Amino acid sequence: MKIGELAKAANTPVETIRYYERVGLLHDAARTESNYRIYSEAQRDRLIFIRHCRGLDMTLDEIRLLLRFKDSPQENCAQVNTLIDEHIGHVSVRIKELKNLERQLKTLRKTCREARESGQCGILNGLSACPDGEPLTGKTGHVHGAHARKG
Amino acid sequence: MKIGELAKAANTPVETIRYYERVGLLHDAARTESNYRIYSEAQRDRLIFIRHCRGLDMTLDEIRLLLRFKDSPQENCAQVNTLIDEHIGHVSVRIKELKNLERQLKTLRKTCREARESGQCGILNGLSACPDGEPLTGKTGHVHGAHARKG
DNA sequence: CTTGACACTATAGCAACTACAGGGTTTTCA
DNA sequence: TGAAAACCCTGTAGTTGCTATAGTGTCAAG
Repeated sequence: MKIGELAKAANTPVETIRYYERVGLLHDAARTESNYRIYSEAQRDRLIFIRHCRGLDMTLDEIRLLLRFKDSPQENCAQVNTLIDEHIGHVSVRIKELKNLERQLKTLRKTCREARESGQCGILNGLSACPDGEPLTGKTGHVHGAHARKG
Repeated sequence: MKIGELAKAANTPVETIRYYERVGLLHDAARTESNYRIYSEAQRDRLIFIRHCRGLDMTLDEIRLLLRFKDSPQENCAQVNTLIDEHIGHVSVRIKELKNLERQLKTLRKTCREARESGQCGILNGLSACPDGEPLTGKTGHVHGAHARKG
């Protein structure tokens, strides 16, 4: 199949597929005479695997490691289990951080219940002073802040 | 004060301060004869404000808006309240997404309790098949995925 | 007076894409 | 048949919020 068909089959933008090839997640595709990429079903499955992992917010490096195990099915998968455990840990920590954040934001919001002059706004003043909670540390490894991916 | 002192006072790397100036969050600083940046206490407070907002995971664009209100204290702060409300919304949605993610990962993890051959690994096989949950949508606006900021 | 800590600019890099510009090819359908 | 639409190609630059380097200049201490 051509790249556009693959894009539909794996629900992935064409540019992203080419990007994955460029960074070595997908092997270089075969080409037609006119230089179009041609994919097999195995390659489609590989892309779907990658997209599932991305859906679980793994980094491309983590996925690279998983793919190595997928490519050598006789090897021991202990490292896979470890990777998933660590990833769960990162996500859990991030949830705690965001809950803390949410609490701080709600506290802040209460300081200005209705619109008034900015100079009297409890929110702006609260942000100038020291907030009550701990700041985010970002020590968790690779779990993003509060803002969603573009995807 | 010089940039190094400011960096300590606001607990912010020097490079980040220069970066904030470059992107217009901080006004261009005054300079000594030898071209060193010199900061007032008002500028230090502005930086601290920015860092508090970043600690609450706001984007630089959001902070820019807040700073505009801080700079014109006679204006009505309704938009500030809206911004915070929306931000709280983004964080809440992100928490839900990450909880869903955590659940999916834990389910996945259970499929391979102990190390064995990768070919038989339930995790790798689970990732090849369709996961039970919904994929992440990333529609929430600007709340990041599961990976932490470098901060 | 030299060593070290600090300051400056400019540029490149990170993740994981996304979005062009500026071409070529293939399909469709009138 | 022929033209337009839809697809494909490469290469490069942009996104966010920094971080890190290279190469240079300035200043304070001993």
